[in-house]
Amino acid sequence: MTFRTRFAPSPTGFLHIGGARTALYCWLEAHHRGGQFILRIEDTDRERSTDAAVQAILDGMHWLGLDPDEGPFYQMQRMERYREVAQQLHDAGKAYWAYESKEELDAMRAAMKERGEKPRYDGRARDANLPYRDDPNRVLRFRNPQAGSVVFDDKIKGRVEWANAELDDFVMLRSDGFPTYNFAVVVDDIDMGITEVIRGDDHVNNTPRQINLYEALGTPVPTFAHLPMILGPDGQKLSKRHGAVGVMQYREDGYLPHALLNYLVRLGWSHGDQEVFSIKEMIDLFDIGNVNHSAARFDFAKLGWLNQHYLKTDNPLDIARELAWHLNRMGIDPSAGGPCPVDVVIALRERVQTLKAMAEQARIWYAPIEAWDDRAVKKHLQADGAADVLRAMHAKLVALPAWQPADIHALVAEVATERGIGMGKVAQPLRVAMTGTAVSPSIEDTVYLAGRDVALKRIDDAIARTDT
RNA sequence: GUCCCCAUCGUCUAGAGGCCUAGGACACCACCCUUUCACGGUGGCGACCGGGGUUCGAAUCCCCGUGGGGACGCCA
Repeated sequence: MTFRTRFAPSPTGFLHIGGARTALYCWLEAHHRGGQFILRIEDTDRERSTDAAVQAILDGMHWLGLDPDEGPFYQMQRMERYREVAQQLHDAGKAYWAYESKEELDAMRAAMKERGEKPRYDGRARDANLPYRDDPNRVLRFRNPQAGSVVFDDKIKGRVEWANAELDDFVMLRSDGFPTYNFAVVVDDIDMGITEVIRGDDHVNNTPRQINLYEALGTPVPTFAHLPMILGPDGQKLSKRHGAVGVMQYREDGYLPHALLNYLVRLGWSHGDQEVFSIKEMIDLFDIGNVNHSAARFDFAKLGWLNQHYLKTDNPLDIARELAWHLNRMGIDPSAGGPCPVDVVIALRERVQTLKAMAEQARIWYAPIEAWDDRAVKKHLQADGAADVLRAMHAKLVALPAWQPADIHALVAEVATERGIGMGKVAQPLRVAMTGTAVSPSIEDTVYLAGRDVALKRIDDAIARTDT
């Protein structure tokens, strides 16, 4: 039997960071073992599932490069099958009809809680053997074993034991005829040949119920691996305030998919002291058995560091394509004029952590100066000798035969030497002239990227702002 | 309340009884480099939750406590 994992999100929202990591680990484990990764959309909750959410999940996974080998499969298209298996279980005496109303169930649980017990269905219809009846409260319940316990060997947590007495007869088929999660998952995992279930920690307590179902069905039980949760930076459950926004938001915020994947793979898993992993290395080295037992906090600082690492080391051509996407979002079309994005990437990649920040800093070469930093103007433009320096640079730049950074740098050095002043006295006024601020890449790159015409014009504008 | 799980620097983690005076990375601090901001380099700060065992020896094994998380739906 080949090794098969699956990622099974419910389309009730976007693909958030926790889901993305689960998908990544499933994907990695499947490929590491030479098996298949299956995507299944669990859309049986018709109230909350939306087509937009399905699309958001698909988009997010594709952006991350976590494409499935099979699927996506949709549970709503498998209704026949669930009813068939439900019938089979009922006929075998392993499921029964129950008709308690919501109020009755609530009262039952409230009473149990009152007594200090765990609230659950008390099995009052278990032995009644009620026939099928078209009743608004009709549900099919699983006849869970009452004695003994369920033991499973979690690939991450190790041995977990659960007393059957803790479990109740859960609903398999709701009154609307649709299957519940615990039932549909098992039927699907069996039909899809899933050999290893990798999912979030919040599902551990569903596992014993599901194992009992496998046993009632007489099918082999897959292995399980429950991932610890991802917490917000404050140690609290991840919320929208932290990182529980959709992964596509990370794209908009300027993160590279590979950086996010690399960050996620290290959140709960490690391989010695290694911090940076190519996708291939992740596949080669990942082992679900090495995943940590405890929850981890999400840390934007480290994500930013990794993102910059890839900004610096990936092929600038690829980064430039991403930068263009961000520039476009800002209303700038780099193909309509201005410097070559590849040059911009090389000039900026060591000074920003995100593509978004890179695009914002690149704006100065694609659009007019929007705002002047008063402090920078006062300090560098309205300083003694600034006007003279700018005029000299203007004259030399006009006469420069080739427009290259190295030549521009030579001119700056020349002006400084001629006047017996430091490079900073030349570079800073020029920088403010080019950008309106005192911060930018090296002065030669800053001037070069502006292009000769724009550079000369900006020097003229700046001279007008000097004191003289 | 009941059940389940977890516990090493601020954060992510290495550590499978002696290799630990507990290693790495991010963050932070200092210095160096320097035309700004960064990048880079060097150094620094900084942790085994507490208490009992087991053992010649425990961050590593066991028990208790404490703290944190999860679950208890006709949601997944």
